[in-house]
Amino acid sequence: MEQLRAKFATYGTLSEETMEDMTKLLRPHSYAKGAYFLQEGQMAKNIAIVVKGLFSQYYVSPDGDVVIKRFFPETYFTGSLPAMLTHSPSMFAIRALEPTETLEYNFYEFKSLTEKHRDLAAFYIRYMEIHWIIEKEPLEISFRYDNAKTRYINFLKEYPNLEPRLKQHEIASYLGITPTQLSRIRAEM
Amino acid sequence: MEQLRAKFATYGTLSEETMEDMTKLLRPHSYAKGAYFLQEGQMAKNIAIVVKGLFSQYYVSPDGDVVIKRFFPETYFTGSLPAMLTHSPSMFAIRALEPTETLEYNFYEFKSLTEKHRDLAAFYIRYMEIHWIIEKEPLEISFRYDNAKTRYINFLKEYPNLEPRLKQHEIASYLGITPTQLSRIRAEM
DNA sequence: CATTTTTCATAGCATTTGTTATTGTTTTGA
DNA sequence: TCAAAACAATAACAAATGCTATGAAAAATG
Repeated sequence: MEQLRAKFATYGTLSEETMEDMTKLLRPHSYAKGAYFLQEGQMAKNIAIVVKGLFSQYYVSPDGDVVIKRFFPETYFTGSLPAMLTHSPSMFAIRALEPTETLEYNFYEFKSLTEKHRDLAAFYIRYMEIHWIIEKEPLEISFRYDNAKTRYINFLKEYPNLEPRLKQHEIASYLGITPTQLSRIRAEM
Repeated sequence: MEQLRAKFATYGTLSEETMEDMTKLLRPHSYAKGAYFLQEGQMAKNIAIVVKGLFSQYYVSPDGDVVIKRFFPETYFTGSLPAMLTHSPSMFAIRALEPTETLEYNFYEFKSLTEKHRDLAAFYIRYMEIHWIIEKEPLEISFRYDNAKTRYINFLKEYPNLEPRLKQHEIASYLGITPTQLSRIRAEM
């Protein structure tokens, strides 16, 4: 709970009252390795805060190829914001790569709360600014310009200590290359 | 001005009072072809609404390679949100590809206004949700998974009617390929 | 602990894309 | 209008990456 407060503080200061209302929304959940937090085609409604463990969010192409978009280890927020904002089924699945513990809240209830509490609206704004605007921008260039080796080095920086917890094919899928190519890159480093 | 109201309505309803305060922030500007709206390394402070013309936003690598991140034709908002949010110099330049007319406002003054007007805060939230969360998500997969030809087809859909206004090397730079490769793709289509 | 399954490295070949150069065309600007 | 510059198509070769297969190592499982 102290961890949680610290994490929340990243996005601004919340009043005791707001914090209390927010805390009431939280529900703990557990996921076995391989369990889904969200399946493709499913309507999304929850946001999860990862307390312990690891999720991946990925797309499955019509040919069955898996394309990993992001990893969500401890302290990360996950959920399909695009699906919830458009009220449409999720294009992506979110699944536990390890046994995972979360705290979850209903996104729409959260959004209602932002209308009641201005500090929570500011919190939501700050959350989007940090994770969807500031952090994503470098990737827009990297995928156009950098080769796979450079992107692998970037991955190692972006997710420090995560590499030993992942399979080669998971990292390769995140980088947009084949496991063969990642093996070659590692061999020459 | 009617166009402007219609555009603003995309992001929610603003009260007359808010609209008035907002309109007071707007200043018209003109850019010759090739003129900068924002240079790399410069502190950003304005958002521009493109009334007529076309901007590109791009990164220049240490080797001098130009990587175009986005195009901004009529009715688009442009500006470096990441630079303004982090109060740091812009990594990207924004430059007119055609003679361009804009309406501009100071982002920080706008942000102050969102604290005064709740409907404007909701407007800002909706703007981020649409342009930074919902619209960007498909690209995160496309760059990992699709080949250049598929990305070119996606580009044609994303920016209908823009293709004849752009040079081959500009489109190629947006796609993350060389003009040679784009020429090959076009030849086989 | 033995067996089955998964993972990884590597090889050989195919495909995509990049690099450089050439040529003809189009655009620009004096 | 004319010369210079920019642009586009194309060719030949190089580099990066994908595809398929194979065997060894590691991990999971009974």
